[in-house]
Parts: sequence; C-alpha cells; structure tokens
Amino acid sequence: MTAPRSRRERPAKPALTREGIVAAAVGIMRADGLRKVTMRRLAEELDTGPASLYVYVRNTAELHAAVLDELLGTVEPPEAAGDWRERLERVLTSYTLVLFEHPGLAQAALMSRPSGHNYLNLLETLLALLDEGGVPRAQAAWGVDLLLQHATATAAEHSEHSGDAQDMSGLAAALNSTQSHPHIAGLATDLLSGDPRARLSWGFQALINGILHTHRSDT
Amino acid sequence: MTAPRSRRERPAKPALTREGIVAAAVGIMRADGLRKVTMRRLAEELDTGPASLYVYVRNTAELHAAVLDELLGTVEPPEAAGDWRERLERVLTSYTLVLFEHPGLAQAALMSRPSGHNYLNLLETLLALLDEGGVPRAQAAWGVDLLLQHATATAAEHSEHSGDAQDMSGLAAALNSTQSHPHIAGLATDLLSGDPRARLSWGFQALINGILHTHRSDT
DNA sequence: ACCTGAACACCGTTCAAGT
DNA sequence: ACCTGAACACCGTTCAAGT
Repeated sequence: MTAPRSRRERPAKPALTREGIVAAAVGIMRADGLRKVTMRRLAEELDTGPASLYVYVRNTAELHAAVLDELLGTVEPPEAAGDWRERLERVLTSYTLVLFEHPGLAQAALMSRPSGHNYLNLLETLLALLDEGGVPRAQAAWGVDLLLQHATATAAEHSEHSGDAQDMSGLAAALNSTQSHPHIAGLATDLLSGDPRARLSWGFQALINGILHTHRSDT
Repeated sequence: MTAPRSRRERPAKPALTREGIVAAAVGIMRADGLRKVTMRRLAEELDTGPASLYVYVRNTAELHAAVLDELLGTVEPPEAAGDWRERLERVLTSYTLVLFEHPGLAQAALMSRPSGHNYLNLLETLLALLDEGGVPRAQAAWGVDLLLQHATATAAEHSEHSGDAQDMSGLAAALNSTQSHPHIAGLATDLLSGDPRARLSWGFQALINGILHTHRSDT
C-alpha cells in the first residue's frame, strides 16, 4: 500500500515530465510574456531547481522552440471557401496574428528552423495550397520559405517599439531633407503609411505573384 | 602649462564620448562577436564602470543600433554597370553579406526600425533604383521594406545553427512520411536544397517581380 | 555636467553529490 | 536514472554620492 497523499499538499508537486515543463512554460508566457520564461522562473513554478530541467530540455532555445510549436497549434486551418490565393492568405494571416501576440517567439522562430509537429502541419498546408494553385514545384519549395519568412519577420518586428522620439528623429529628418534623400522625402507619407493589415496583405500578394512568375533557372 | 602626460600611461584613458564608445563596441564585436558587446564588457574595455556609459547611450538596444549603422557603412554602393535589376540585386546582396558576418546585428536590425545615417543612405539608394526601374511609387514605398526584410531576416536566420541531429529529426521524419505529409515528402530535396546564394538571388528576383506586378488597391 | 561605486534584481549552465 | 544544492560566470540598469 502506498502512503496516502495528504490533501493539504495542494498542487501535489507533480512529477517532472517534458510535457509538464512545456505546459508550465506556456502558462508563464501567457501570464507574463516570453521574457519571463526562463529556466529559473520555470523551476520556481515547478517547485524545483533550474538544474532539474536540464534532464528534459537541452537549453533555453529548445524550450522556446517547444513553446512556439505549442502556440502554432492555434493557427486556424484553411476554410473551404474561396480560391487558393484567398485561403493561402488567410492561413498566413492567422499564423502572423498568432505570432503578433508574442513577438519574442517570432524571433525564436526566425532563428530556430522550427521542426515541431504543428509547424510541419502548417508547412504541409501551405504546400498543398501552392500545389492547388499550380505553382511549379521548384518555385513552391523555395517560395513557401519566403512566405513564412515574411510572416515571421513581420511579427518579430512588432517587438517593443521602444522608440519614442529617438526612433522618429532619423527618418523624420530624412523625410524633410529633399536635398540629400530626395526619394525618401518624396515618399514620406507612404513609407510609414498606415494600416499594418493592408501592408501585410499586399506583401503576401506580392510574394505570391513573385513566386508564381519567377522561374528557377537552376532546374 | 598643463601637467606633462607620463608616457607610461599607455592607452592614456581617453575621455568618454559617444563616438569612442561606439568605436570600442565595434572593436569588441569584431574580436569576440556581438554577444560580448555588453555594457559591462564595454565599460571594462574603456576602463570605467558600466554606469558611466548611460550618459551617452540610452540602453543596450541603442548601442547595438549604433554598431549596426557603423557596419552599414561598409555596404558597397551600386556599380554603374548593369540594368537596374542587376544593380538592385547587387546592393541587396552586399547588404546581406555584411549582415551574414554578424547575425546578431541582423536580429537587432529586424527589431529596431533602423534610422542611422548609413541606413538612410541605403534606403535612398534602393528607392532610386526602383524609381529607375519604373516601379510605381506606392509599390516602391512598400516594396523596399519587403526587400530589406528578406535580406535582414535571411541574415538573422544564419545564427548559430545550434541544431545537430535534433534539428533534422523533425523535418527529416516528415520528409519520409509520405502518408501524413505528402507535399513535404514530395519536395524533400528541394525544401532543403543547397546553395544559399542561389536561393537568396531567386528570392530577390521573386520579390522584385512581385513588387513590380502587384498593384496597391488602396491608392 | 559628468562620472562612479555599489547595489538590486536577475540570468544560463555545470557538476559533484545525493536518492 | 533522476534530481538537486551550490557554485561559476556572467547580465542590465539605477541611484545616491562624489568631482
């Protein structure tokens, strides 16, 4: 007979598992942001020391990668409605919006060549849509990277725009200096122009058009 | 008469200036990589305490941005030879190669909406080339961001590919699972295929084609 | 004004030692 | 095997106090 567990030990200190660790990491991220997802904070949450985590996780980068893949599970699958371009843009937009909430993860995604389960599903979905659109295989293979890179980088850019006046000063100065930077000055309004959603959408369309119409001379 | 400086004080502890600080930071980066460019290490190099640097630099992010702009001074200006597309690709490739040496800076560039002097010169150059190519102004304004984002993100991806077997395992598994991920499996070779220079070049061409042929419906 | 010592509040990772 | 205490080697940033 095993010793009866006292009901007083509230969280009952569950045994460490990789799943439990990743779940706790996701929890911390949702509560306090990715920056607080550190080995030490995570260990504290799990009522142990940081060294214990290294049995299940190689390092902080791998931990962040695992958290990323978890989040990727919430990307919406493509609806049946619309042609392939519309559906492609919708999936990519959903992916981008998921990362928008956690720009730190987008940074991690950029660096880690993700290979998690949910990431692979997303990749498969995108390739299927490109195939449906009749995009030549060689172009689709390289093009899908372009699409994901744009989405990921756009989300990563959304980090703490720490910039106050400092940020503006450089570009603003150039915008007014018709002398030294005529083209920048001439496009003043448009360079900074507005609606991020419209920009993102145009970006995807430009990318799709480019992928569709740019042959790979090496094949 | 000022006190004669002893010849023995070799580096003579030069007075702190923003320029001197940034120069020292660049030196550390070239010697030991961006990761070692920390306030504390920099202070040590300048024979002072970290607190002193905050008179000249708001924080670490701003320091990295300054180092980035310094490096951007080494991007090669466009040659006269070739049509606008070739010259555009050459400038962008030069920019990418400069960042390849220091992926950490590419990461910084992605996040910081650079606004340094050398960055603005680069932006002006790119816009001039797009204008020469007859790219409609509205498309050029948004397109230039797409081009720089691709270059920057590609360089940023070049960070420590810490991945050994771990990295491969996920994608490799999918490549073989014709069942669950037929499109990935079908493109196995091409998804990972080779020459980064060829990929980068094709990427720029696809981007240029897309920018050229994708109207902005909001104008 | 400029500079600094010292402190506050953290990090990742390793390793010998325990169970 | 799994887990841990303790240590090693660092971080960024602030602030009261000095010159």
